[in-house]
Amino acid sequence: MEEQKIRNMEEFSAVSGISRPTVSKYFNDPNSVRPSTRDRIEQALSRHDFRPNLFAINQNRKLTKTIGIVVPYLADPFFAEVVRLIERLCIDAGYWPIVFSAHGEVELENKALATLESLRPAGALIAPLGRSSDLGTVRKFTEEVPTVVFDSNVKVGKAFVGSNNFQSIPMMVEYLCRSGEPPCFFEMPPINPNANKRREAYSQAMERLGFDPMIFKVEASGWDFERIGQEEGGRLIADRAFPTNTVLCSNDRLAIGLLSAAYQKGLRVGRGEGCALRVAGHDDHPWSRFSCPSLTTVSQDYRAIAENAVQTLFRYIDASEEEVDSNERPELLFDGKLIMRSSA
Amino acid sequence: MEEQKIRNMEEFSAVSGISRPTVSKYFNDPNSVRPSTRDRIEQALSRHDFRPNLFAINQNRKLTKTIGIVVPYLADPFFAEVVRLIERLCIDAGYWPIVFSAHGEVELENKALATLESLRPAGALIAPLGRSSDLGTVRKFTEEVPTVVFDSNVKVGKAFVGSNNFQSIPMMVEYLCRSGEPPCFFEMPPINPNANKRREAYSQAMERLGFDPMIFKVEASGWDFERIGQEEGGRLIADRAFPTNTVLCSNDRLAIGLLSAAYQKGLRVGRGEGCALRVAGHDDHPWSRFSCPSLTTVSQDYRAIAENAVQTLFRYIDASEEEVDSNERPELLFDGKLIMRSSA
DNA sequence: ATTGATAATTTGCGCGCGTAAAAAAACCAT
DNA sequence: ATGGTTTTTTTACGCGCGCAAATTATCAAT
Repeated sequence: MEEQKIRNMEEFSAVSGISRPTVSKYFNDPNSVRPSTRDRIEQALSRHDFRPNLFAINQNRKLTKTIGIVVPYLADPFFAEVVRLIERLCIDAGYWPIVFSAHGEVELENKALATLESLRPAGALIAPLGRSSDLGTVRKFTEEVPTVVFDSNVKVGKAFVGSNNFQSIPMMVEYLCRSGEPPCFFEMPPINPNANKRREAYSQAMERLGFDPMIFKVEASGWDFERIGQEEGGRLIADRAFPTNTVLCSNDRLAIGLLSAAYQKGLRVGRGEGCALRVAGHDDHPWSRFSCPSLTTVSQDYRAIAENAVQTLFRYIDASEEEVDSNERPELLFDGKLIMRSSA
Repeated sequence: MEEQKIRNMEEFSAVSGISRPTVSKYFNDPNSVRPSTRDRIEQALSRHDFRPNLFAINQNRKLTKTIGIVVPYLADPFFAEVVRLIERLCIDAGYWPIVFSAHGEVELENKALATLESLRPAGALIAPLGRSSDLGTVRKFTEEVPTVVFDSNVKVGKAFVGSNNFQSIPMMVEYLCRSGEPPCFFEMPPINPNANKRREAYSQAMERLGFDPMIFKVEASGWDFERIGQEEGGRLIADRAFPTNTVLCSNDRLAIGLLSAAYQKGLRVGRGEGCALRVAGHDDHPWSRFSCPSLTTVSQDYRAIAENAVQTLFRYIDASEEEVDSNERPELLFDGKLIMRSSA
């Protein structure tokens, strides 16, 4: 480092002795210039340390390298983890991922989409809030920017990537039925399409096995599922409302709350003798293996979802000029795996 | 909505009948134009729905409205929550927060800082990785953009906002000592300055109370603290390594792992009779109230940290033109509260 | 040395907006 | 109507870069 600051590419091209357009080319792809000039640029770079202004880059590029990621609630470990994977994949592909969280609120989701749209991104990966989403706004967004929807299958965008609830839930129901009493289903008001599908899948699976579905839907709202699971689950336990000793929860966070409630009530959870309750979840959240007892659940294939969402989006971005066979909207569903732990 | 798309402010000013500079003024502050013209603009807006290009805005503004937020690991519930609060505060103040996670890796932290710098943000709120941070890079960043450091007190930037480990840890140690056996301290290799301070604070507090510090540092690395707590804590339990029945963990995530290990080993945790172990944490992570047993811990004042970090930054941004009394670097430390739950 | 292909340079325009200065218009109070 | 003030319009430039076309330099292979 020496001398004064480099303010723009013009000044940098001066000190490096390479013309500005060539420097520009280098920053877009270092391998697109001859090795000798690349060396000269990188030498100058090591002495002066300059980076092109991202705003100027993205304003002028025909197709931006920005990828928008919108999730309903980033503090949810599922989304935190998926976003982590998606970000990494985008970066490795030379894109610039930029994350928005709706924090569970429609207005913020709309605002995020608006902000994102004004960035003219190459594409977007969005997990809509779901039921509370402003569908018109979301649809209009997807008409402007190539979008792959994940997790919450709101019927917009080019494609959907998510997990196959109609495979995972029956798998769990069958396991629970053959290893003990048939499960009740514990849920809160459906916050997105997944919740609805899981309830449906549960009912179908139960009926197929000759049992009556037993659904316990508690009233609640918000994204603090653990609290809901604990408070409402605790109430159901106190009321001895569950007709069997087995509870399948709509998702892991609810299940973790229920485990907490059971523990506080002195109910032993697990599948061994002396256990009063079996609890199962769905998603295999990062914390589920550390609950007490560790949670038997169905894993969503985080990596598969992230990779396929990103790859699908890239395919649409690359193909956007040529074919536009946009009438079909593929849905990629990934099977879950039964994660046998101690709670059921 | 009608007619064709509005592509830029020029076209919008045409359909609204207001000159472009005035429209520009409106978007910077709707109240800076006469109510009548504001009405005309907003009418046109309701018919045509146009938003200025964010890249162009930020390229031209003297001082950007961008605020960079950099955290070491967004999937950590502590950071997820603090970021949520910070984002909201920035938005409400008319700024545009943009979040980066280092995902626990130095290269990504450096990259995030570089990317952020090329956005020429008005300011930044960063929680450095800590020990593994590339200090030179971080310092150089803070010399270019007004930065408030939070959580991890790396000695750079305009100010630091965090929690007062030398208040919170002694408070917990004293509580544990007067309510039962003196605590051992369970930690992993210090990932940031907090970890060091907590160990020190523990030692001092123990000595002050006339006990010998008993520190158990396990070898591990990475950000999956729960796993570390479970595996290494389980080993310590199996080896009967803890000389007392009380363990103070360096943070909640480690504690949750230890709780999990204790549960699996059949050790009853809590302060009642029949309990073989007491476990306490630090931070009051969002999930700590749902562990089994619920975790006794020290709360970090999330809201105070977020609010003060943001306010401090805004103060520096506003004052950056006038005074530059930059020689002092205030450290705002917030006291923790003892959160009495069931584990200790 | 000559050729042909590849890469680099020069030149110049454009992106969409902020912003400044000067002129014109609209408003307000007398 | 008058003058003074505030707001808007006009005009024009600049930000930092992408990108394209034409020209020139470089390099490997004959």
